[in-house]
Parts: sequence; structure tokens; C-alpha cells
Amino acid sequence: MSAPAVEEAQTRFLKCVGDPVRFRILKMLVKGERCVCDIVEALGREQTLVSHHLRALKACNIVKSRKEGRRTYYSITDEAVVAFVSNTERLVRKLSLVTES
Amino acid sequence: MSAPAVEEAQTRFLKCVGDPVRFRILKMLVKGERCVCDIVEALGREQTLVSHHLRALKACNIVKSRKEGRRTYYSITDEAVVAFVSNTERLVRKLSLVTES
DNA sequence: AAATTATATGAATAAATATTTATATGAATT
DNA sequence: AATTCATATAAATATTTATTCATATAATTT
Repeated sequence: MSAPAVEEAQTRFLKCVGDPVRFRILKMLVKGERCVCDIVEALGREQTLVSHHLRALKACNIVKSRKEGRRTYYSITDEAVVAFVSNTERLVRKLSLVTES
Repeated sequence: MSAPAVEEAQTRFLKCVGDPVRFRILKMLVKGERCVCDIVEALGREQTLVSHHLRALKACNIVKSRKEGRRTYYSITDEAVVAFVSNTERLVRKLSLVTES
């Protein structure tokens, strides 16, 4: 596990969660397991777009999925991801990055 | 500070640090203040490219700069950023995202 | 006061990424 | 067994982002 390999993993992960659509999906899943249709409904975006983003999140082991009938349910793989999301919130507040309007 | 404003700040921040060049710069600055020429040298990339990325990091309040003579020295704005970098490393290891080769 | 050094900036181009479009698959209904 | 529903995937297109190119500025040196 060379330093560049770790760095590459870090940027891959950060780039993945740094997309607005994926981040919103993540925030939904932090509250618990959801099927694709719920996410599509909540975000008001195309099913196919949500599917692409879920696949990307899965490729980074951020979420996992399970199939039940014709639905697919997605959820966070690790509680550490949940912590990451809230830590990031604290951090951006500390950096005064949150601006209204 | 509406929820979307926080989310926007989070993704803006994450996108910023999720670039390989910017992340490498960040890792350098974690070790202490550096002038642009040092960073250019260490990364082996064009000065103008480094300059662009430093500007992006600064726009997110991740780094600050100070001028001394003809040099500009950059440094991390907040220790919380340092913690963020190491937390991310732990997380990607936990998610088994670090792969050699 | 040139010339050089360190850095920054805007515009042009290249590359990466997101979104849409078209279509496929498999499971449940009718 | 045909239709509908939930999801996925590949290819095409659109958009964003990174990089380079050309040039500017301000502080030293010569």
C-alpha cells in the first residue's frame, strides 16, 4: 500500500461523494435503506440518472444493494460513512463555506 | 442556513479536495507552510497549473496565503482540515478502497 | 533602468464527467 | 403469455473541469 495508492483511493472517494446528486442520495441513505424508486421520487431526477450514480457510489464501496422482488434496496456500507457526512458538515461550517442565496 | 446551502457547501468542498493535484498540494501543506515554487518543484507540474489549483483551494477557505518578497507562502487555514485528510485515509482503508497496482 | 525571478490571470483547448436517449432484463400482474 | 413495473446498461450528447498557452505584474538583481 504505497502512498500514491492511498492518495488515489482518497481522491477517488472524495470525487465520488463530491457530486451533488450522489451526495443527496448519500444523505437519504444515511437515514436508512431506500429502494431506487424512493430515491428517484425524492430527488425528482430521471431513474436512469439515479441508477448511474448509485452504481458509482457502489463502485466506491460507499453503498451496497440487495434485491427484493423487482425492487433494489440500497444502503450505506459502513457507519463510518455516516460519520464522514456529519464531520464534513461541521468542517464546512467551520470554514465558513455555508452561504445563503 | 438552509439544508440545500449546507449541502452545496459540502459538495463544493469535497469536489475541491477530490482533485488529485489539489489533494497532493494539501498533503504537502499539512506538513507546513510552503511557497509556490516549492510546490511546483515537488509536484513537477507547471507553475501556472499549481497557481490555478491554489486559487481553487483558497476559494474554498482550505488554504490561505501570505506574501513575502516575491514569494507567496501557502498554508492550511484550519487544523480541522488536517484532521479531515487523515480521517479520509482511515475511511478509504476501512472501505477497502486502497488497491495496489 | 534593464533583466530576471516568482507568481497570477484570462482565454483557448483538452479531457473528464454528468446527463439523456434508447433499449434491455427480470420479476410481478393481468 | 402478454403487459406492466422497477431497475440497469451502453452509447450519444452536453456540461464541467483541468490543463496549457500567452501574457501581465510586482519584487528583486545586475
